[in-house]
Amino acid sequence: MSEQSKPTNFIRQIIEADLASGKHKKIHTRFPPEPNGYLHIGHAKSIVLNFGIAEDYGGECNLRFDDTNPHKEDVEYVEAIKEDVRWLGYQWSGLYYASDYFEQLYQFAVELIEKGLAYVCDLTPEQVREYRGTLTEPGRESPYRNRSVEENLDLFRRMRAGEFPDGSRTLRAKIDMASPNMNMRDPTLYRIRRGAIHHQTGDEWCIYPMYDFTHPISDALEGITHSLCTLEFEDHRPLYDWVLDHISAPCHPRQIEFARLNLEYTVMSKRKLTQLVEEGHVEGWDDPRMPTIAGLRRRGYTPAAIRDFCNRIGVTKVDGTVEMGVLEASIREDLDRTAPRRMAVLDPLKVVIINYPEGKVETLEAPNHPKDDAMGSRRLKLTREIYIDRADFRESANKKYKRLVLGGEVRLRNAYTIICDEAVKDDQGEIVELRCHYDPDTLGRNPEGRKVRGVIHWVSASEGVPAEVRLYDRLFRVPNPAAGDAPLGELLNPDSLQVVQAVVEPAVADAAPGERFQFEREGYFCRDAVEAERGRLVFNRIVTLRDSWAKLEGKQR
RNA sequence: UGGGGUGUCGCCAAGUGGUUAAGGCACCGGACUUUGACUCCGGCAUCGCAGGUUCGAAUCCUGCCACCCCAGCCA
Repeated sequence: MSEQSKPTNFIRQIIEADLASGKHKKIHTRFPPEPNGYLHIGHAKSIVLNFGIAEDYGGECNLRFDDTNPHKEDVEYVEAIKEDVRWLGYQWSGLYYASDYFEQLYQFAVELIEKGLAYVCDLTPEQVREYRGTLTEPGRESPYRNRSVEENLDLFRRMRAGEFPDGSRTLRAKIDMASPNMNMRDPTLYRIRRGAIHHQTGDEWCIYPMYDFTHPISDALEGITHSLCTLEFEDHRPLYDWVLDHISAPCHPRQIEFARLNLEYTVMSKRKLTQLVEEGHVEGWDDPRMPTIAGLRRRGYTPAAIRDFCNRIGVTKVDGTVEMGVLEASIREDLDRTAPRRMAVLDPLKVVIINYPEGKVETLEAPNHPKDDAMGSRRLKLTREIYIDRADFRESANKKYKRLVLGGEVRLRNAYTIICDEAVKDDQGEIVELRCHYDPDTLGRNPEGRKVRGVIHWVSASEGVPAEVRLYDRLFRVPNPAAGDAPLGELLNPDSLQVVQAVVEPAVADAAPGERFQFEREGYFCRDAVEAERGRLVFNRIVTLRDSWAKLEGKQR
């Protein structure tokens, strides 16, 4: 897998330069999610970047929960996030919470007040907005901006003590109300949240620090050297630096921004993903169609494929959208090498092999992998009645069609060749059964004097096992569902899930939960772990095989 | 109309004044094939636009254009 070739990107170049110049002897990064939802493939990009850098440069990477807004967060999410990071194959150096630093943060705020660089403001949220000005007009200074240090200290202490109601006051940085950068117009540092129960600190605090104040300090306290975040924080960087420049910080990490991941035919924003779940368009956060780590895991994606994908797409500041094909290529490449082959008939059509003895069960040996003998083999059972896929038979077709036609011959994969003698139809003219005869001399060798081009898969009617198979496709009909303002529900792909009753070869009947196979000529599948727990044999299609026949056929129309 | 960013093949992305402008995905040919899979071979760009500097520019300068982000007591 192309994972072995180390990625190169502008951030790694900066790091290499910092190492070479001696600015840093050891690199320290961090992955800082807010525990307010489940991780998705976009987070994976950040995880692979941060942990990957630590790995490749002999550094460390922390997992830090950015938990400064108790209203939105929950332990349920911190547990899920930890599981996802571990599943992706990473181990954090330190596990921290921004809330671990609440007391220190408070003391740094006091330091700013003492330096005359922060003040308690009594403006209401509405007034703050009015005073802030607009993108093109400067703001006005708060009338509370010039309170004395003593008064500010007293008020801030009383804010902490719970003396004031929510929304009545904030602590603000005293920077520049005329700055062209809105983030520098006296940004809020602390707000009051009296009723909140924080998932880590309970009711210990009733004032909570804002991201812009917390993040640089948390980074500095952990000795982070490079603080990597997404593009929308670009104009927060002056504030990040301002905070560290004006307190007695142990060090000054460098914030570097990169583009977040956009993937075609799906959405990435927490709001929209939540909407999909809440409106019932998917079964939950781990629905196999979701771009969440939990969804991809249940779908059957491997951690290695996701890591490989993240390395393939690179890291830049360009706001682009990656095609699904890249993700699919990553999982196909991984599974082609590692997934044992099996046969499963998804749309069964009965075939009676008329010259095959009734009651006979022949055991055939079939390799688990066409190119890797070390993967061993399994046994197949051939009987007089078998199933093939309905799509593998046509009464007549042009020579491009390599499968079974009336009077034509194909090979049953891993078995004999058969020739179709008759298609039996019901009253509606629907084909219900095929009557064929086989050539006993074609096991493991080609017939004399004729060339059999087609190979189709099959399963014994009596020895095969019924299973439910869930065929997943892209969740949306449009490449960029987030664009425009059409309701998400109207953009969904109505065929994103198709459930079929299939027949699978006996060797997959006892598949382990989550075990992956290639169902030959169909795609890669994994046994659904959730359904397995209920004792049901259900397979999820992870991804189809590349299909040049479908392409050819499409072109002919 | 303020500020911050970004523009290299359909998508992602190397490139850091002198290279035939990497590579991956996709696509198009062809070989091989008991998976129309895999694999293999071959094809596939003058760098947003316009000027300028230079012996030489995707790389430097100037001016345009397009797109993204910012007016939460969210992160």
